[in-house]
Amino acid sequence: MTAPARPGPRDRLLAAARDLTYRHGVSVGVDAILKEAQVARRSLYQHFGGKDELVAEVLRATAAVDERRYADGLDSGGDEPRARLLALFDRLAEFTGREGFRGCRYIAAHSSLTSPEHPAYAVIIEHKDRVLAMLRAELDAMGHPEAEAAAIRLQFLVDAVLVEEAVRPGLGAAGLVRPLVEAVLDA
Amino acid sequence: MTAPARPGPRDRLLAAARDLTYRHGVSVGVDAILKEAQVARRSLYQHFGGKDELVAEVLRATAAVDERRYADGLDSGGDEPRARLLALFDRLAEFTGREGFRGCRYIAAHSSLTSPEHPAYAVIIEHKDRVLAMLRAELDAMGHPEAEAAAIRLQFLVDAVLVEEAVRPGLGAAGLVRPLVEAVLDA
DNA sequence: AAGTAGATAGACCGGTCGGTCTATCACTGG
DNA sequence: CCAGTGATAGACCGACCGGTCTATCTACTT
Repeated sequence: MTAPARPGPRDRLLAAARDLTYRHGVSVGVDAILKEAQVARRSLYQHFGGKDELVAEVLRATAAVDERRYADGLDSGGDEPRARLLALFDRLAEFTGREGFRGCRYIAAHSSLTSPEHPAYAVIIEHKDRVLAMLRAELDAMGHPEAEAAAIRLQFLVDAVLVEEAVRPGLGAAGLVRPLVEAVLDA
Repeated sequence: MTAPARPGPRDRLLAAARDLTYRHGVSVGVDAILKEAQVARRSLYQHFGGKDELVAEVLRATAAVDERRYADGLDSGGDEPRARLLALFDRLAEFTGREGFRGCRYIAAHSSLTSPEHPAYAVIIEHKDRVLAMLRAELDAMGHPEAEAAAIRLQFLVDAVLVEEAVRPGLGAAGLVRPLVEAVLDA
């Protein structure tokens, strides 16, 4: 009957920052994060050096989770690349329909960041590049004649779903793009 | 040889806020806006009551301009609805390629606004609704069998172009979505 | 048991936030 | 000529921003 062994300050900071920056944007104050994490002010600067690095680290962590989610989404479609990509958009429909969905963290962060010097900036771009590469790998595997352009188009559609569903919750964006996904795949 | 008759404080505030909120987001400080507009602090609160209303008013003003731009884009395609919609995306390519393009002001504002109570919130939704209606009108005119869904899909594509071109400048997003636009139109 | 490293609370720093206020100035119409 | 109106500059307000600092406490090491 041991206590749940609450995580250390570093992990609590990451978790709190992950939630708060998603709900309120990366402009949330450090005070709010510290309060939510129940962590001493000093611990933040000890572990991350400052708010900017904490934000970047949060995005690094969520990017890993999200990329795993994409990979799982593909795998849920089986072995055939076309089915795998269609399955990815099916999982996207579930994801955007979940309580608390508030859009794409990375796109929101990108438009909030003032300067490209912010350490989170590169994290965002690299995440998008890796997702693009995942899409491209499937298109290569299915022998798509225009794999690079098609991969970019699929990413457009993924991002469009994330953005529009945030602006108009309940729209069913993922279902609406289905025919467009098929159009890309069958080109 | 009269002086250019510089606009009054209200118009200077709107112009400065329009530029600064686009370049730095709606979170720009009022001090920066006042300095740029060369207007007394008091004038802002006299004319707009506060920053939130100023931001909302800026979006109202730019929405009118942008909707006119969409209408002009359609008109540049002539009379036939299909050609008009394709022309709209051609104009979009020019627009996103312009120096100083920084993405979609409304999507960025939407993700920055903390609460739906912000007066700018409704302005954003109404703007998107009006653009959607413009697209839908063309699809109705061309007798598209699924006009409503197709209009939403076209708006997805418009927004995707605006978002992606902001994240990856020089990508040529508008050109890349062309085949998808045609797929929507020919469905 | 003593020493040490890390976490704690919270005061404190200069700077900026949005917003209010006073006082002065320029222009207008009676 | 003078009153009224609206714009001006800028001091000022409390709140909050990100960040530093001191001091205390806890837990693990040896």
